[in-house]
Amino acid sequence: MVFSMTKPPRLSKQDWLKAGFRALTKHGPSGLKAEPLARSLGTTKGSFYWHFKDIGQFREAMMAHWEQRAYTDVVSHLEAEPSVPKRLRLLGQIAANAAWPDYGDGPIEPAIRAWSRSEAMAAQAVLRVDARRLHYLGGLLAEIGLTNPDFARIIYAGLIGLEDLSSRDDKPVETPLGTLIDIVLTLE
Amino acid sequence: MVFSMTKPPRLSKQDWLKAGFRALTKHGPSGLKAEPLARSLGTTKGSFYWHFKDIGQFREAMMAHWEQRAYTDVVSHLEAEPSVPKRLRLLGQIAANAAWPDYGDGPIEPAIRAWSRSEAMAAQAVLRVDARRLHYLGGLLAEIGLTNPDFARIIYAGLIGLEDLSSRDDKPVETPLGTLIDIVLTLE
DNA sequence: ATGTAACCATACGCTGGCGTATGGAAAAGG
DNA sequence: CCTTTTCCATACGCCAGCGTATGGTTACAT
Repeated sequence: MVFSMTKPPRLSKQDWLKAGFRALTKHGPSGLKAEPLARSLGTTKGSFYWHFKDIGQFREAMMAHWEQRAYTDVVSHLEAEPSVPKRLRLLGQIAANAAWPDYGDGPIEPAIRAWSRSEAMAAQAVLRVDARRLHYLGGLLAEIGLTNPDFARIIYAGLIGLEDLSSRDDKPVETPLGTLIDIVLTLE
Repeated sequence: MVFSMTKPPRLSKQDWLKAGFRALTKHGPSGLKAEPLARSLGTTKGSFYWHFKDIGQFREAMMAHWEQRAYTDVVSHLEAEPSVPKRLRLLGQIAANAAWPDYGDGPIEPAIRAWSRSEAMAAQAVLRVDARRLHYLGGLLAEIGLTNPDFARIIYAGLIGLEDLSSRDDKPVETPLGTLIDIVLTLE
């Protein structure tokens, strides 16, 4: 007697990617395997290998998907706000709640960064994203007269570390991140 | 014709742990396997399974080794310095150069933290170490009148993030970390 | 309704790592 | 020296995941 759990008869590429991110946050990179993923979706690897050539291509698709959203998705949300200080704080808010809706239970960035330590291709993607974000942040700070190049790095590093800590002890990212941004802003 | 690479005839538990940390930083958690480690040491897994019951115990030994040094080793270096601000800056120095001598090429903390995302036992160890470090740091800041509990978290998160970034783009940890500490210290 | 393309299940051989068992070499001690 | 302990090599059976092949379903268009 089979359980009648809503079983979508057919799966899309997106469904597989979503399952990939969920597995990544839950089990780490070692969760990115065809058969376990198939089981988590209630199907078999026959489906997987129809949508993707092999595991490598699947992982590349995941990273490509993340890399695209990681920068554009966030920055586009800020275009509306003209005031730079307010924009910085808004950036903090967005980054703090960066858990992609229903792409997993927890935040994915720490999982991605962890993954990138065991796979060169993921490392390169993270490197590119970091560079773009740092460049953007640096420009933002320069607009309000903060030219010390360390500042962008400090804020971004703070975000990374706070996300890491939060994902472990469940304390919020937003509060200390807001404090940090305020501290830097009061440097004039 | 075999290469005459200095081949220590017999290996100690420590040798295996060192190889473990090297593999962890180089390949990630997936490098922590008996046979590949044996190959990297020019021996066979017969040796591995003599020193360790199984892979799980080996990994636990690695984490135990790290957990012990991670806190005690660092804090004991500070006992000499009585001035709290100086001690903070010294802490920054030590943490920045936290690459353990010859336990691997790069810094191990990011690798450990990444590892801890795929293994519950490692996650708990990191959680304990973070708690102790944060507590220590909080006490240090309290001594100079900085009671905002966010500050310790900000500094520690900054360190974590800076180590992560550094391990990717090879820029130093120390400079921005020093700046961050100075900024917090000037808050009175 | 029927044909075509999209999608999935199953079975197969293969590889890599696991842990055990057993015998042998190499130090250490007497 | 000879024994005992320590350490390592090899061979074995096992299992999980890989990628392929092949046939079966389901959707969709005509």
